[in-house]
Amino acid sequence: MEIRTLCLGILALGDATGYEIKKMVAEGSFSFFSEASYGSIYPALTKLTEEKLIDCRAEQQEKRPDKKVYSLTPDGRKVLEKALTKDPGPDRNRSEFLAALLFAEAVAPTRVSDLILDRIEQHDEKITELSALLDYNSPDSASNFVIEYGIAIQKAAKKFLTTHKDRLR
Amino acid sequence: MEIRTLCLGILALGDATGYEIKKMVAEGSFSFFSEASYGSIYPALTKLTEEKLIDCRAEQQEKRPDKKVYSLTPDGRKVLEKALTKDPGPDRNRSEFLAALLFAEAVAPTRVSDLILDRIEQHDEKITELSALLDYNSPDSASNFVIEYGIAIQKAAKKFLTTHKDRLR
DNA sequence: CCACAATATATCAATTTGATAGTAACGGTA
DNA sequence: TACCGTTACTATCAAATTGATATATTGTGG
Repeated sequence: MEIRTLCLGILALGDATGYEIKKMVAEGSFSFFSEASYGSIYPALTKLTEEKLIDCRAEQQEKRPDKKVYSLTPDGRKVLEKALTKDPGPDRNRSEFLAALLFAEAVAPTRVSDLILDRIEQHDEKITELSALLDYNSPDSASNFVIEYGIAIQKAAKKFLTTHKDRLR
Repeated sequence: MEIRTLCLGILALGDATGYEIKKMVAEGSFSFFSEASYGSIYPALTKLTEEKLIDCRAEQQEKRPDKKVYSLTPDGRKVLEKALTKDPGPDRNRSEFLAALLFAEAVAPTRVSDLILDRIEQHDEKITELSALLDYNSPDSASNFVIEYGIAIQKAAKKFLTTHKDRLR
């Protein structure tokens, strides 16, 4: 997904500043399946505003710099709808852990079980973190669906590692 | 994982050309947890060669351009071992599917179940694809471990979607 | 026989990252 | 009270990376 569509989509869920978009992507319910940096978000918002796909209103705040709050325009909504008719591309996963595992077997085999044990712990942390994002007020929302999907994946990964951790000796 | 380390690690598993590295990353057992393009692989190989971390020998071939076969040097091996002592960073996953699901609920709710049904099929394809990569001659290799990990994740994702597909109506 | 895939190297504009900078309030702690 | 780290906000930029494309030859299915 291009940053453009990501911004459009997030704004379809509610108005937001660039900072808030970044936060959702880095810490919120988007964090485990999306990434974007300021260097891509801000230019995207500027360009989308020029194209009238989003609106920008400056909200004054006492003793703080103005907030630039962006919201989707009807045109932007159309463009988003159009983008969503296309098949989503395949997932792109990068795992330093799996690469390290593969390489460690070749050059530092004693490292392998450390790697796996650490990773199992990290899954527990991630599961706790994701569970905290669940919203019990709207149990059947897409947001909860996506978070529970994330939890299911984390649990499956943990289970695989726990079951097979002694295989690589 | 930096491209540099990725190249070093792949060469630790055996000599290879830039083309072969790209192929492993795009189609082989690395395909579901790593990515890299020619534009990053070739410059990385050139730089690593300059730094004497890898060697390059030109293999002549009849009627084809020379193959540049790269191999890890003892120095390169040391650098790789060092890199592997560091904790691997967290996985980075990008899923257009999950983003589309979240956005579709807001702007095109009828699209949601299509998205999920298509995705379930794609998981079946991916499972078949990964299974074909398994090497039955070395059942306990790290390579098979990683592929089976991938299969386990695909199955878990498929199961989640199958179980919960009717929740978002 | 032809179009297309595979083998192989390589480049490049456009995008994206990751780090950093600036500014101000708030919270904890010494 | 002074200091320090964090949160809130916008913004930039060098460096890394992508994705597409070019070039050239052989092998292969229709």
